[in-house]
Amino acid sequence: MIMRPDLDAIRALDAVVRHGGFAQAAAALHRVQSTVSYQVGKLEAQLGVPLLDRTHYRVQLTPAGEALLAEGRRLLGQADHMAWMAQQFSDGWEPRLTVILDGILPLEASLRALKTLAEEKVPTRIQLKVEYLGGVQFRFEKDNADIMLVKDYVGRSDLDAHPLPEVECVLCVSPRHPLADRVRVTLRELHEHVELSVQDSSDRGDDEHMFGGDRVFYLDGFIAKKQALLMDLGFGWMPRYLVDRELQVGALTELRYAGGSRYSFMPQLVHRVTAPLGRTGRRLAELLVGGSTPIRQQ
Amino acid sequence: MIMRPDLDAIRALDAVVRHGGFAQAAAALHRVQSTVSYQVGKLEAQLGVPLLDRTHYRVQLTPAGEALLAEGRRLLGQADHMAWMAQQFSDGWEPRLTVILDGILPLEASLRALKTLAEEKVPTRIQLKVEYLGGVQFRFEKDNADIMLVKDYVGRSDLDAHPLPEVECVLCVSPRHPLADRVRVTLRELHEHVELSVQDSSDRGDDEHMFGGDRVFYLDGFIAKKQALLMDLGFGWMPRYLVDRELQVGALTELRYAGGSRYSFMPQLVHRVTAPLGRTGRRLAELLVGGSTPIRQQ
DNA sequence: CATGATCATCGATATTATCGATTTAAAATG
DNA sequence: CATTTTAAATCGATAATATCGATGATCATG
Repeated sequence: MIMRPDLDAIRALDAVVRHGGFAQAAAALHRVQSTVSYQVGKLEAQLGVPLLDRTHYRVQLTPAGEALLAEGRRLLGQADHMAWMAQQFSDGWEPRLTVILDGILPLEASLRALKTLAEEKVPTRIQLKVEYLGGVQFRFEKDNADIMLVKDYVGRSDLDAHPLPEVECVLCVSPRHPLADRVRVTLRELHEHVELSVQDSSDRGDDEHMFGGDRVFYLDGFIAKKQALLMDLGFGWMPRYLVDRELQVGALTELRYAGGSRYSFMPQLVHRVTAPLGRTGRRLAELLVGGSTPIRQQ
Repeated sequence: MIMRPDLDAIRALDAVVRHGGFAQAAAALHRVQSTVSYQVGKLEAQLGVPLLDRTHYRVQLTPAGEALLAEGRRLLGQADHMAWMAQQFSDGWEPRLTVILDGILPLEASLRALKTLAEEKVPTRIQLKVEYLGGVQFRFEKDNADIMLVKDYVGRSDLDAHPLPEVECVLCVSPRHPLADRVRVTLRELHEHVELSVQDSSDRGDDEHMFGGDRVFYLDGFIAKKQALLMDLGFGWMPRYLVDRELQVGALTELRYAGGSRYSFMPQLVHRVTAPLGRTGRRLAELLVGGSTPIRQQ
């Protein structure tokens, strides 16, 4: 008996109520009056409820009609939104964008860019995944992701890279640690202590900056690693932006390693040349890289 | 170019994806395969975007198709909800219900009943308005409300009333007030002090329980009146359920008035005989009155 | 390579939407 | 109160479109 309503019929009812009459509605819809009458009648048949009160000269909504028209307008809005999405997609805005982020990079910068995209109402469903070391590229391949933000870029001809703001790393240790007071620490000395490291999320290979001692604790992220450092479990590299405050207030100190206790790297935004970025991807790259280097269009 | 999508076409796409093929979808929709093909093609034309990838043997959703189908399924759900609402309305559930509540009655009981209705997923949009004294009946008439919960029921042939749980009123005063220590307070004595009263929200006439002194402060509700009593602005009647705690801990005391410091009334649930209640109204009455007296059906 | 399955296309037909004219009924008018 | 005006339903004819059944192209499978 009751069946799904027809969008055109809802549109007719909406026009009748909005323009105050069948004739006016017909004019607005570029139809004749009898067509609108037919459409509204059809809607009433579909819903099995009288929507308009015809006992008076000019029709008016029944209570049920009022409630159902409100629902119907929501429906029309949703349908329009669907059409808008389709329009966006054919305008080059991609439906999905998967971004793999190396956990050593500042999350805040990425989140700020994503927030900007949300404010710009891009229709893209964006997925952000955080991985570590080799796990980044591994996940990039496995998920066939669109963009990866990596620490070390393994050059390949089918990938295109753009430099991101430099990140500096500091070899840190708790001030209570025996190594904290030593100057010109040798590699041999380091090997006598526990090294803290973030584990490769793909479980394949280690960081080139590791020291190769016997005792290494692997943590599952830099937040955990920082906690371990603060608890004086050992020494280890940290990105400077994560430990700036701790170094200032003396909760952590820089380990004076003879081989250097600082190094910097240029993170890269990498995407495939073969599957060029859509507008959302390019916009994201623009926000992260800064307008300097243009991102290849399709 | 891009136009509003057709619900039937969305349904076709949904069936194709859900059943994994045009032939299976056709069977599920009781159509032939070519019809489903036509419908999906129509949807793609309406949205201006390829939804299915036909390069492989079995079709699969394009990324845009995936996003748009998700949106489309939401649309179908919304349309079904609209049909469900219509079904409810023709089953006798009214689209709207307006209830006027006398502010002297315990709000909590009404809210609990409304919560139960919400849990029972009635499709009715319920409006609850609180008024005082004559304002209740005034608003009942003016808004053409369905139900009023009143303190004093003015008997009329076109109204039907059902008793609600009794409410007791207590003549209260702050223990710091001069009248607090007096026993067998006379009307003359009362007149020497400020009486606190809730103002009639229709600005027409006073409460029959007022004492008629010269100095009366009118508050805009029993919460305000209670505050005024606690601040020792004067004396006045309060429903007992609102001051039980204060009387117990001694923040307020019962004024020992010679004419009696307590009275009770039976609130009534009143509705029109001419416009009988719908199922939501009857259910609400049932929840408030308790199954004892059956509420007249249409 | 033959066979079966999937899906697009196409002509014929059934269904539905629209139009234009007419009818009915309710204000508005004099 | 009769007449005119306006609003909306009804109806037959026609245009638009959805569906069917048949066919053909493409791909997978043994």
